[in-house]
Amino acid sequence: MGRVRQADIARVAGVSQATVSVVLGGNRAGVRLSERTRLRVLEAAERLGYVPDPVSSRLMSARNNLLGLYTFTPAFPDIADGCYPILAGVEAEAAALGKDLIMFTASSAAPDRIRRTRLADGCLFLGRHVPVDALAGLLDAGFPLVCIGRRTELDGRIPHVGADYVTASAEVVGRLARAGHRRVRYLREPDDAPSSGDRERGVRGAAADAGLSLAVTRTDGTDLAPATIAGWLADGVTALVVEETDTSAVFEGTRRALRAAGVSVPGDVSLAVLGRPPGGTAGPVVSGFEVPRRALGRAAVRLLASLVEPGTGEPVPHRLLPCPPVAGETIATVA
Amino acid sequence: MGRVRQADIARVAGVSQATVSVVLGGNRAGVRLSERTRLRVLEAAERLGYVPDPVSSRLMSARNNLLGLYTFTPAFPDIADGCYPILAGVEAEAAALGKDLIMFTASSAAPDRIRRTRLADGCLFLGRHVPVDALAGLLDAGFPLVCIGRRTELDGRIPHVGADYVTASAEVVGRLARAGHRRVRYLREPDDAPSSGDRERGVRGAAADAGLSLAVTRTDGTDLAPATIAGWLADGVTALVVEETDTSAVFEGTRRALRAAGVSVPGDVSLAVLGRPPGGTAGPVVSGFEVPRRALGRAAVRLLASLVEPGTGEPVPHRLLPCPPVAGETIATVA
DNA sequence: ACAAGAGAGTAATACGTATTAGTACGGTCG
DNA sequence: CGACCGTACTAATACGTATTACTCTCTTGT
Repeated sequence: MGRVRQADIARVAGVSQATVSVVLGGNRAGVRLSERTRLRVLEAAERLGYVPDPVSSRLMSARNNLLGLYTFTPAFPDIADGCYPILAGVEAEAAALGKDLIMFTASSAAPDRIRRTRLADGCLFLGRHVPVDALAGLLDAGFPLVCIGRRTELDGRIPHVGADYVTASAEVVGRLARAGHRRVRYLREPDDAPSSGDRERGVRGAAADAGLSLAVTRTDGTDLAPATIAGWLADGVTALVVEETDTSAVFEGTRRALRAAGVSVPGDVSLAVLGRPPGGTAGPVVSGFEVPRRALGRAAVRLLASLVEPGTGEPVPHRLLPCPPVAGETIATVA
Repeated sequence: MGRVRQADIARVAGVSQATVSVVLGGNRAGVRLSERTRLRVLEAAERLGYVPDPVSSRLMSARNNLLGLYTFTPAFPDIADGCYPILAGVEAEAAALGKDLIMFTASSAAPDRIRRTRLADGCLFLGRHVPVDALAGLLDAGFPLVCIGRRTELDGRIPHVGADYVTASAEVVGRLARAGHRRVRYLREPDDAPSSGDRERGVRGAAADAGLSLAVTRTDGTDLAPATIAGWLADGVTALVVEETDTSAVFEGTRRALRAAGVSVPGDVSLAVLGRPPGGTAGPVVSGFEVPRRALGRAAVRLLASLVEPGTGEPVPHRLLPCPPVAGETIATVA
């Protein structure tokens, strides 16, 4: 009771397997067939419930309509807010294009698991950090891939779809400057992901343009003492700019420290966030910008599809999406 | 610059492709090989950077460590709270077992797309409703599958992992009875999914046991007029029991109607929900029960894996997980 | 000296489909 | 009547790996 193969259809219809393949495969090679035979084959295929084996067609280096999705962190963390909208976008666009998705679960990250991605026609990669050499290998082999999030590694050879953190971060700092702030503290992730570097570039550029005094602190969020914050305020700092990533570590740490120090926002200090904290239930909306996650997912799928099927749109392998500002209520005007 | 094949290694090492396969494949067949040859092959493979082609291995032996996931509604709806924890559980367990996931996007639901699931070793199905005849076809072909959610169709032949809605719903009604309620209105989804039937069974059973007067309303949530609710209260109803599913339609409709009617909860009427509404931000915690979604996902993957690989645990093709009660604050005691 | 057996490896084949080259048949033209 | 052509199809093969059956060469025992 195994699955139905072309050979079974051939036997029923009284033709050869090759004929079945020609009829069912759309006859790309231009083989001449009588209409009668064609119909007989189609009828038999229908009756037996034939389904092509995607694996063997892929073996012949044909297309599979399978797109890979490789996440370097769990795609479904316990906090739903991070990757979720990205995945939603990926799913929606993949469905629209008639592609299925293979999710490669990297949690059990044997490094060689990444090669399994080749089962698909192409693969998306998702994660703040990415194993560059493995990607280089795939790229060299001509395997279509797209990273979600800007990637500067490998001299920009990595196709990606990212958010324009530089512009968005600069805009946030500009808002602070226009509100009269002169002395700003900037808190960022300790590690050097491209997305963090982009934000820093935007922040520094805008601060320089506006003549702000800017000091930078790298923190993982756990090492922020209330006393430190008090020290900054005593020092004349009137606004904090805080990076926000998937983990929310820095932002959560900052919020905790602010509360512990008894500092009120935006009464005692203004707060701007480079991103969009999850939840939104507790307290006032924090000023910052939206990360267009859903759009990122969709754009990444479209780009990957175009790489898989060359000639269909999207010739540019990089794309940066704008981040709409979130006005929020945590930036106060100072004299 | 094509990829390296076993044949290339064979040429370099001066052996046959078969020998390479034996060395690299772990020699399951017990072919005798000298240590020297083995090392030569390994060295050549290392030097050339060999990577096995997952496609052709799958072509041989139908095991490929791929589990399908077929959702009959988008897996990532705009409201994150529904399927999300289930997917989180699925991903976590799949990763733990070293399996990858194929997500079949059913949104473009041509009915024959379901056959594509056979690309995987087995498949999970997720959704309140399920195309029974298609599943029957897969089952008849001996294809391993597991539904997430209890399925009574096909005389119980469909393997599934579900939540024990009967017991949990009965417990909720029991709580109302112990709080002194005698007259209860029960609002449920209009369609006949097994999960709805289970809840109804639990509710009716508990109501009968406790001697409650129970009336049932089927509604999709949009057709609940405030006047209707007022009528029930005038009629002596002191508690509402409301079904809660992925869409939240009935519960949201009820909440809207209650607010519109100016009815306070639990002051004017007690409210119990058969499930766990999303969010949790607004208002008091509603009394009901938790759906163990994450555990459902994990259990489903384990069961599917055991069906794919017979002999490894989980001999029973059905499993019901308990739903922990949520005390909440919306059940008042009445004289 | 010859059969039996072990050791080392390979040829052949299977998996399911797509493609290429070719065969068989009938008809037409010169 | 044979060369030639068009039609309708099939045989063979390729894709990359895993497995089975087989060959060939030594040892060893009697």
